[in-house]
Amino acid sequence: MSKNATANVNRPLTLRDVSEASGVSEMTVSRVLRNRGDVSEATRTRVLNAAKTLGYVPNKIAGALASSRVNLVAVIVPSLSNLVFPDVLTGISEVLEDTELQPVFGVTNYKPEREEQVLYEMLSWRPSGVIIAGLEHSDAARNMLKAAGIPIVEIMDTDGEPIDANVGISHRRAGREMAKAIVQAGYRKIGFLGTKMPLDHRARKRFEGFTEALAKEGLEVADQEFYEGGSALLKGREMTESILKRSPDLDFLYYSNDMIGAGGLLYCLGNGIDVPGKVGLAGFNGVELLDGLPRQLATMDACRSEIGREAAKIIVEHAGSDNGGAKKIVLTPKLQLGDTLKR
Amino acid sequence: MSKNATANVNRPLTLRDVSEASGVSEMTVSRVLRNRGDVSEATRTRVLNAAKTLGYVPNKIAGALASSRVNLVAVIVPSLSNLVFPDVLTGISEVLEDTELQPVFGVTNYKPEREEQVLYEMLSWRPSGVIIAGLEHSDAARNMLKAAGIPIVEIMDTDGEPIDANVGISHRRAGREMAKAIVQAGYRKIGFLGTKMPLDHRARKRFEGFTEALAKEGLEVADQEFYEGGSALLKGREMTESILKRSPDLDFLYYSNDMIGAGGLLYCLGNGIDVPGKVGLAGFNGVELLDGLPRQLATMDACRSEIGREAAKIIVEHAGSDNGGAKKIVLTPKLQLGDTLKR
DNA sequence: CACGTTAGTGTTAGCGGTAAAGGGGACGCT
DNA sequence: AGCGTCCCCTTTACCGCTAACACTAACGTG
Repeated sequence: MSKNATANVNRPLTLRDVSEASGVSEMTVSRVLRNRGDVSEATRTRVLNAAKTLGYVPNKIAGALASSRVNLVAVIVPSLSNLVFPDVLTGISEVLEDTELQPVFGVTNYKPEREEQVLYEMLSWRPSGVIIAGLEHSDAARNMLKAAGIPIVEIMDTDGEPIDANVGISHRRAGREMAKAIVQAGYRKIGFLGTKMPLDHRARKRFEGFTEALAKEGLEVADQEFYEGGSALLKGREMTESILKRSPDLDFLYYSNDMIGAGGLLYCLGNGIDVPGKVGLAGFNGVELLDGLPRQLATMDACRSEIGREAAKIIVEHAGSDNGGAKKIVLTPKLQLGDTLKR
Repeated sequence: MSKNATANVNRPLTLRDVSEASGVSEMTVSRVLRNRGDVSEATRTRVLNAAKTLGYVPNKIAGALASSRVNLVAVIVPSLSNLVFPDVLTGISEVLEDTELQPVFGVTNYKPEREEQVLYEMLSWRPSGVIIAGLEHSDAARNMLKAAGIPIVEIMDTDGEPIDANVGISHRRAGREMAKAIVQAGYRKIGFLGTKMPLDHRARKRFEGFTEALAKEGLEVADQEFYEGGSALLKGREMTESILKRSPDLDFLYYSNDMIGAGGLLYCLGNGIDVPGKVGLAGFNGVELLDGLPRQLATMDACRSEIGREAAKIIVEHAGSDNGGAKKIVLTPKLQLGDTLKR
């Protein structure tokens, strides 16, 4: 077994190896690699060359332990298949890309116990901040977040008491506004189609806001239909068919997301149902996908990437501090009437 | 300022705090929290109680440094908006959920230099394994991966030389098979619609396989159209319109992904074009979304979640080892003729 | 010329855990 | 009694890096 510096493949490289290869102390190598403190140009290039030829990759674990600085931001969302969250994550990445912070994503599948677990796991890496979807968390999760001593930003939803900072929209209000627009357009027999998931608090709040605003007009939801799992587009079709068969006198269908709304739209168009004359339709989210449909579905933009960007900005501003300054940013979703709501 | 154990909010908790609170050594606390070694039931509960009341969260940074064991798996994909990757990530999560390993996701936006950067960042946390999309990487990236001394699984694509393990499908073959099916169905004037992105190597390989198989039949692609950015569904519509206006004699359109294919399908149906009689259509990926369309688009399943699952399994099997055993798993995409390809 | 000052580098002492080895008491066996 | 064996627990020595300080040479300054 040769003792040649490059030959010993098994032992991972450390600062010491670079230090020996370049003839300076480990400390100097550390300084060069972090661009911190004064190092002469000559030493700097020598060290960098040595590091490069050896293929040295710094060990952030040791670095983080020594400096108690971790450049990670924990980002916790319920799902990736929802179309909504990838946009949020993209917004976050965009902002963090220009900083030394790095997002780390975790997925909870809408399960509180899974959220707790993922959160625990992430906090045990002592990140510089947490961005987490929703305001509803288990007691244990809330306590962990409070005790973490880092900026916490709860996103998506602003209807509730945040732990620290908060960026999102009011889903109650979104539901109310959609209801108002629908009633104002003259629709009266209104059906609701949504997800069965009792843990999707935002969908629930939209529904609550929706029924509340209808109630003010002396109306109530005439029929409803829920689904779970599977292709949302297909479910949208199926639910639309079954609700219209059951309640043929409905004149409006409000979908809890654009995907099932799109399915409903395709169903109606395919079956010669006059939209928005006989039946009006609306969804929620403003997903890009809708642009390609034969007719533009009425919807409400959920400000997804803006939420991501604003949340990330808060983390960046407060990194190193023990909280996010309790900043609250309430964005206003824009109603897009599209072609499926009479004007 | 009280010296009360729970009062000092600022100093983060350590094993020492738990040890003092429960009257045993730090080592014993560590053993209890990791479920390792013999600890009496009495001590165990005492320690767990202390930890719980204090709200202690272990510091994995210190733990990882001391044990040189890190339960993270780096997962690097080009994009999250592609619909394909969330499925892969879900497959990975599914398998890792039952283990002590934890996935960490990174996104490269199809940029090699970004990939290099993300990889460097991730490797500096000394993960137990890497799952990375594609076989094409910069030299620096390849070297880092080779030198990392951990299992590496390159996923999605099997047309090339993997660094270590490899799970995916042959996109060349997928392209060829689709071409054969199209020609066999009697189509002769074939158009191709795809992404402009020169760095999407898998789309490129499908195209190459496709033209190659056509060539064997004495055919070539009669016209083509490329896009970039924006809503894929809408782009599919637009491209379809423009290619059919330019080359009205085309009798088949092959789309490089289902989303633009779906746009094309909607365009044809909306404009009374007989599908698959006058024009046949096919996409690629087998996305769930297609189930809800008025007609089932011909496509080829890319085995997305299975790829994720198999890759994760390899990591699990080889965690702790210095490589992934160079295992190669080539999955076979299933052709689904749907309703848009004559039989 | 003695004394700052500064730039560049080295030394020391941890960061918060864990591996490995080291007790010590209770128990059983001869 | 003397001894080995468990079982439980503690002690010690790091893991690879960085903060903080110490040092040195070279230079300016009054």
